[in-house]
Amino acid sequence: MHKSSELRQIPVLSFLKDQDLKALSEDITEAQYEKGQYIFKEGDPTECFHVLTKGAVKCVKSSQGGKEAVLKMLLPGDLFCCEAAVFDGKPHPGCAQPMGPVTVLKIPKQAYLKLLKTNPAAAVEVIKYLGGRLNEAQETSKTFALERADQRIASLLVKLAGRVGKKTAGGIVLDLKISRQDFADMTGLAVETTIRTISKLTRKRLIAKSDRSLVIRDFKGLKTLAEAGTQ
Amino acid sequence: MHKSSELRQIPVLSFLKDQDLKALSEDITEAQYEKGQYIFKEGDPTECFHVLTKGAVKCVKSSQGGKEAVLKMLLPGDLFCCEAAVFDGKPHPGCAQPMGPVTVLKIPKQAYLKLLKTNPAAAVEVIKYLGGRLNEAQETSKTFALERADQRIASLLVKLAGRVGKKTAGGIVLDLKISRQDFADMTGLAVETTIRTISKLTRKRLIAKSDRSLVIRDFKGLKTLAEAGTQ
DNA sequence: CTTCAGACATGACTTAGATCATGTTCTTGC
DNA sequence: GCAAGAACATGATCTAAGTCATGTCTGAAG
Repeated sequence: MHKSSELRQIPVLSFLKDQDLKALSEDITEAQYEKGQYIFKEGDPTECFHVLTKGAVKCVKSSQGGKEAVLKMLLPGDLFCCEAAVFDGKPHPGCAQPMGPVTVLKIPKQAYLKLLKTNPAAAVEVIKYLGGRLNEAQETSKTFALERADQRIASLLVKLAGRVGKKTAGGIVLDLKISRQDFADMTGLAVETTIRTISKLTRKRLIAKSDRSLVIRDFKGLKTLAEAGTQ
Repeated sequence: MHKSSELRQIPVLSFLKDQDLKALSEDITEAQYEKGQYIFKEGDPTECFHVLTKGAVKCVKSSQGGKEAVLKMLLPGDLFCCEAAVFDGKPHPGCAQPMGPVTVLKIPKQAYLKLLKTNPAAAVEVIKYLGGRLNEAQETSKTFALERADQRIASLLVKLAGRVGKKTAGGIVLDLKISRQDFADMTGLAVETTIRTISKLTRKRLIAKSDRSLVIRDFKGLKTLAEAGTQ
């Protein structure tokens, strides 16, 4: 159902041998979701690996108070639900919510695991991927533990710029529709604080709003703020 | 220099074939460190994997302000410095500091990587380990993003109880010498807040100090506090 | 035993950010 | 074009936790 050549583009599948990829493609199904739905919820059994091909997805954990923490925002090419859970048979530790219309590939757990076991190079690739995710997660922890509101927002913007930013004459364009609430959940701040902080950064000419997207006008300044936290 | 039988006890080495373990043992060296030293610092090149066999080590990231965030406390059996860095040839993303006298095994990166490439079962084991670490890191992020001081301390105590707690008549004994400063760095709080919070928990009879170690007197109560955050 | 430094403790004050309250501005369907 | 509900915005409090200041306890070194 999927062309091998398409699957080949996906980072976590790119290292597979042709024959393996072809065999795997038989088992892969595609699914669409809309904002408001859940791809999976906290506590659901882990049946497959997901690869995001279109749109954006947030991995969320929530507390009793109804507050949410966005652990990670996933973009096309990202593998998700590949944590310990999948390998241990434990349920999902958080939920995955589309941030708009999304397309995901579902790879049955068993088929993928079998491939890893017969393909050490693939396994090493997954190790690298997980290592990267772990580093990111630790970086996030550090941010939450040590940084102030404006630094958190600045850090997030810098991170997003690196992932999806498109350089233009006017600055780095972040063509994402992330609500202020999502920004808040990603930084562990209240919405109001998030809004105020973004306004402040706009007033300082570090960022701007253009059309529907956000533009980073002074990347260096933003990065300095994120790192040093002066002023 | 090391008996295979000893190495066999170490989780991340336990899955290796006899012959591989024996070959690897030739390359493994043991090292001792004291409090105040660094096993490695942020930015150092990643030359080997480390396995902690005795003592406790903290993985730390610090900000310009001199503040530290303890990303993870390592206990005997833990593999550390196994993040993306090692596989990518990137430098260490944080430093490793002994919390007292410690013993670590140093496994040269190349030798271990070679084993992983020829031993898929081993690689899958590392994937599981990393997955577990990733889950922990995300749990930590959530805690930092959403929980109050007393909940953070309670969460940490619950986590430590699961890792090193020894059940006795008087409660669960945590036989660790962690300073209040370390507690603070692990929870992202100020030392004073940490001290006050621990005092409060003691006054509430949830925990107590016995001899030199900390005892959890009411594990259920502590867990409730950590999770629900009522009162 | 004494001294001295570091860890622990507690009070007083300050502040960043949460919370509450009240607009305003998009945006989507009719 | 208009109505209605989001999402965005901003001001006015309130409070948890940070900061500063000071003091006690502990434990290792002479």
